[in-house]
Amino acid sequence: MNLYRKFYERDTEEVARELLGKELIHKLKNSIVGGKIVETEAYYGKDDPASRASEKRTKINKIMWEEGGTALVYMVHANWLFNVTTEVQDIPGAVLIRALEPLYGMEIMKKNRTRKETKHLTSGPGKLTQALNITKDHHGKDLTKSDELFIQEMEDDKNFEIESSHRIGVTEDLEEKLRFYIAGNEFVSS
DNA sequence: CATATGATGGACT
DNA sequence: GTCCATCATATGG
Repeated sequence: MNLYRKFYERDTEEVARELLGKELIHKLKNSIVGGKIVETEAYYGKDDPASRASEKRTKINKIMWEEGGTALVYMVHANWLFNVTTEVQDIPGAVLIRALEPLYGMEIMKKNRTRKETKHLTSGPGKLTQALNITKDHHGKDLTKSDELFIQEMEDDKNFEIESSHRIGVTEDLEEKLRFYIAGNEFVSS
């Protein structure tokens, strides 16, 4: 069951924390790939210099101002990065999915990736899009309605500690720690 | 059209 | 740990 619109239409940090432990699923023609979200980062709007919504709207980032629950996919350093928009209409925000614990379609993910070791399949923002075959084709998709690409609750555990740190790779970060990850999980990126 | 610039990954020491 | 290839965008001429 996809997460509801209201799940995404909240404070971006809260959504980033609560996305941990959910599963991201991509259905392909005859199979399913996906895994458990173990690392996220929150990005706000104009008061967040690291955010793509801190300046003007562009073709790509404009959906950050629209309703929450939409896929935002863009290219950085020759990698597609997958985000979900947050907050209600007119308030910009998005959560970057930085790492997954691979669960479904291991063989397919290995085919998609340059590095085949399980540990490196989905342990980074550009790695997981490669493994799940997420590209700009998915940009703008409504994750609350799609039956092809979506995020859902997991059966099992909420038994994990959340740790936080500063965001990775940004040139100008805020005081607040806006990167969240599951403590001790081996697929959290370094 | 030309160029600069990354929410990075991978190979290597 | 270090180094650098990568390519879709954005932006300016």
